[in-house]
Amino acid sequence: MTAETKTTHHHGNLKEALVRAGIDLLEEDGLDGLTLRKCAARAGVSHAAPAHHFDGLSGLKVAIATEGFRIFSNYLESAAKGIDAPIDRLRAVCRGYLTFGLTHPGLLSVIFGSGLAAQKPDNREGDYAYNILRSVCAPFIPEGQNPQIIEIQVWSLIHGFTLLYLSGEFGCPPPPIEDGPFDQIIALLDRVGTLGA
Amino acid sequence: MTAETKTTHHHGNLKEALVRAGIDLLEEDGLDGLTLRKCAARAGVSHAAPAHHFDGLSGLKVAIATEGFRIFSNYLESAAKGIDAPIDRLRAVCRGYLTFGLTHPGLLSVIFGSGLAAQKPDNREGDYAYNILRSVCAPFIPEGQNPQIIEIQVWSLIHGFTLLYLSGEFGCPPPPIEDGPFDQIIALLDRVGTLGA
DNA sequence: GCATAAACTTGACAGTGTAAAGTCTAACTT
DNA sequence: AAGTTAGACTTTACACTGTCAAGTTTATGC
Repeated sequence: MTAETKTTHHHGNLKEALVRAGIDLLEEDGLDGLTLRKCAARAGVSHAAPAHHFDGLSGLKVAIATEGFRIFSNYLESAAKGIDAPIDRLRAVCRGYLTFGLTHPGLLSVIFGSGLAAQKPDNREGDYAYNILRSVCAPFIPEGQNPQIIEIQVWSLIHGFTLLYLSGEFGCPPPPIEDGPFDQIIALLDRVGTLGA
Repeated sequence: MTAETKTTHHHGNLKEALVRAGIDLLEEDGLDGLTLRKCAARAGVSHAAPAHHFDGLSGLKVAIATEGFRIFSNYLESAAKGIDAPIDRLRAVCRGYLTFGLTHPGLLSVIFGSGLAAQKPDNREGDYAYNILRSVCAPFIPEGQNPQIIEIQVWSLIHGFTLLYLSGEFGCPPPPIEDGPFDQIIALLDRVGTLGA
């Protein structure tokens, strides 16, 4: 019916519908609200239908994480768009990381919390997101040193900050991003930029 | 029977036994293995007994997190013991943070992943652990600035690194701590020490 | 047109959290 | 000392979960 690819038999493309339903449930009710049976019901199929497309619940989570990485990459890319100065690009991408986490906390936990790195070694969508981070880190790599050094530092910093902020450990609610403690890691981010000096 | 406090009626002190069983289950089978009914069975009581001591599963997790923070604090304290130079203390505590995460991944996820900060605002055990981090950060606070700045930076850095390392995102298995990428965040940790200069 | 394979349904089972009611034990009251 | 009361625990039950084993329908291939 639609202009989309409708090749399979009954439903159309149930696989995509289930992933979409799963993401919606994740955003509505959090990680506990993500259920195989609820995804099936929302897609209009019986409760056992997902088994023909995913390897159980963990398989669905891997598929959701794959799609989640695309959304994640969008946040990182659009945050850096139109910004030229390397240090400003680094700041912007990190801010995009945080914004994604605050906007899609359920997706974030599925992306990094489902052992996806172990279950899906060839994770192109994840690599794509990582390469965005890598590209904004590249200008700050000290000459002749391992590029991973900077990437791991920046990634750890913004990842930890996002998760701690999200879990309320910093004692302030998520809403105020602008004046929040995010500005306080900018200083360290700037230091990352001087590591090669 | 034992020298422990046995004041309550039937079991002795079921509350502690349930928390202990929960921690054991967590270490054996991970977060998915932590179940009210399994905790009850391991403590030798019926499956509905925990309801009289905790507010459901989330209540048990809060209790486990409270005990987990004590264990966590032990790692941080014993890591800093006998080390005098401020920068070495900072390094050692961060290494203790990582070691705890690698040794007790289930506890780590319960501590920071059960919304404990929201459910238990007066978290003394958590504050105690935070104060250890705070004390090793203190020597590096720039004059006249908000102490939180350094703490948030260091905490974000080591927290993010631990979680990413644990989930295999860095592409190397957890076992080798010594020569792993941990040494690569030491450089940034050292930069934290020069922020005031 | 028919065999075959895939998509999906139906039914069942073990395991989960949780609530309501009942039983027992210890402590408290008079 | 006997009876009352409150708490600890059990039993029973229910809704919900993931998962398996069969069926049933539908589209594809020959």
